[in-house]
Amino acid sequence: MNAGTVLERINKGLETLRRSERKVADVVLADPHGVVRMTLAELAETVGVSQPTIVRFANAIGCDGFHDFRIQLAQSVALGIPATQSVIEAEDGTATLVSKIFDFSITSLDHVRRHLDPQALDRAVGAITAASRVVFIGLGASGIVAMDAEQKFPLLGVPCSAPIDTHQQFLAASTSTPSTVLVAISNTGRTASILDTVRVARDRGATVVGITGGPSPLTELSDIALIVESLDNTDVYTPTISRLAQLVVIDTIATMTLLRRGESALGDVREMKTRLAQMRTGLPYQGGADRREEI
Amino acid sequence: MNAGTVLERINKGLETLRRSERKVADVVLADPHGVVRMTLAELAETVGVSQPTIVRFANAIGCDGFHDFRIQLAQSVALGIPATQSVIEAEDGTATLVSKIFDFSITSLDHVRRHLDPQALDRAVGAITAASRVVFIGLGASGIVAMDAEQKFPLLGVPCSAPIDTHQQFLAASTSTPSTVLVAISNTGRTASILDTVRVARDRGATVVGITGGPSPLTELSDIALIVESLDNTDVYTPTISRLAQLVVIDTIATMTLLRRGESALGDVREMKTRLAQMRTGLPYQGGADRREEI
DNA sequence: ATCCTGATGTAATTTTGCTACAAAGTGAGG
DNA sequence: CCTCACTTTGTAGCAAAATTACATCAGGAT
Repeated sequence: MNAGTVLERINKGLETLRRSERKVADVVLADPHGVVRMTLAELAETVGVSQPTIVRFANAIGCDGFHDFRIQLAQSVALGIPATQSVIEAEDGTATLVSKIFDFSITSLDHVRRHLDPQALDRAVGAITAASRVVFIGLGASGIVAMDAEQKFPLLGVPCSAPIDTHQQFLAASTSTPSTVLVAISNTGRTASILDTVRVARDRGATVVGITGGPSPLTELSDIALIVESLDNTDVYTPTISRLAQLVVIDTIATMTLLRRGESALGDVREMKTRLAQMRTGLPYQGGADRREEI
Repeated sequence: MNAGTVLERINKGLETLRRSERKVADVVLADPHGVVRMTLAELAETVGVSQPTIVRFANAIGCDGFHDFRIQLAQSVALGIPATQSVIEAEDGTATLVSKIFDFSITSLDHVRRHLDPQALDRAVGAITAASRVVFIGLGASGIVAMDAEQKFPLLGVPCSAPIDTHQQFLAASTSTPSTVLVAISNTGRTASILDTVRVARDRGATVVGITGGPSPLTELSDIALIVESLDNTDVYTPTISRLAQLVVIDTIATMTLLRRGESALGDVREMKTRLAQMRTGLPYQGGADRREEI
């Protein structure tokens, strides 16, 4: 009962509440923003129950008094109202829509942050740091994430590739060795071709890191499974949220790898950043002068 | 003084505060998490000032009393402590690191949400809806965003492309017409080749939508400028945050376009989602039977 | 040096949230 | 169908927390 944000907990525990506490829950869910600004007495009046009932409600959903409840609710609201509560509607104005989509994205990231397993992350970083080659594979939205990783990891001194189509992916898996790490990204964890490719890599002794949205065949096939659990997403209008969280997870792995590599890799990254800034604006490569400064 | 989260405002207004109010600010910035749980009296004692001073401090930074301050602070903290406050350090454990990177990402999204111009967004959607062709261009991290958009918009019935390299981009711009929309994505807004490409498209009468991190040459060249202002990012360890916000902005535009297109496009999207689910798991295409159900 | 302005603290007031207890409702067993 | 036990809800009083009014103190200008 103590996991997740208050709003999630209220939703979850609706059935276990007493009748008048439930009335409180309804009001809170109907207008969380408004409730945040209310005082105990005001909320009691709005709901139509007595003040102690509100306090008992707060305790029931795992808060330590009304004070604590209000603060936790404020935090919940700051992250945006959970997706189940705010559905995108055709009548929404632009500002509302922006609000809803950003809220949804933020809530989703927050959710992943709370449910990510640091130990699995540690092992993934360990494997990648030790690898002679890293292959990222994914299709569709996850393919984008793989490409993003491909941009990132070479900077850390990790040779890597992100083959785009299924054949190229299969090929890369077929040529993998025990020192290869295959990072398979698939939100469903059930995409057939990805699973095939993973099996081949396993057979050849490669270490498989699976990034996926929940327990699935891919989880089973992975040596290291990273569950990046995004929120339910049945709505037609709702954008694909999983890739955002996946990207942040990749960011985290990259940063951890960089930290493990220590100062030597750091110098390279700094130099790269400077060079890139020059290149962007079209200045010619300046050679020695800069090198001395950067290394 | 009323924009941004409380922590941002405190940072910003540090100089304008009175001496003892500043002491309050220091304590709050040093341990925002702790302060959230404190009562007025406790905070007063911790800081070493009187209670009214705390109240005056709260008013000074734009809150309506201590109550309001505490709630706003709680919300600020929920989003993660702003990047300037929490720097990634080599000594950080995995859990801390995950926390910091997610916090940073979430804060950044929140920041963009607050600073995004809905009217510019409206105009961008209008242009894209009316376009006969949409071209997304970007390089590096922004290139990933362009590719993401390329995956998304065809579903909405908008013919589009996202040429990868500078030559292909230049070519696409060169063949653009007045009914073409060119969406140029560049966080700096100063990448030379992107600017060149944009100029060509403009000359040919295309509408240019610029997605960029702040006022820049690209902003000037754009018919519609979308400022996606991500937080400062000077640290070596800090991952590239801009693309996350850019992706969400693309999501928003896509969703708005879908809403404008109405029911007909919706049917297509639904059908696509169903088909895709089948294809993923390797089931054969089932033709008519499904069609009847979906259309 | 003294007066004035603005910053800070003290104390009283008001508001707010909590707790002990009483009343009302509910259901099971006689 | 009544009664007793138990659960749920409300009442009232109390403690603590926040706000406000006012007094004092510090620092700068005349």
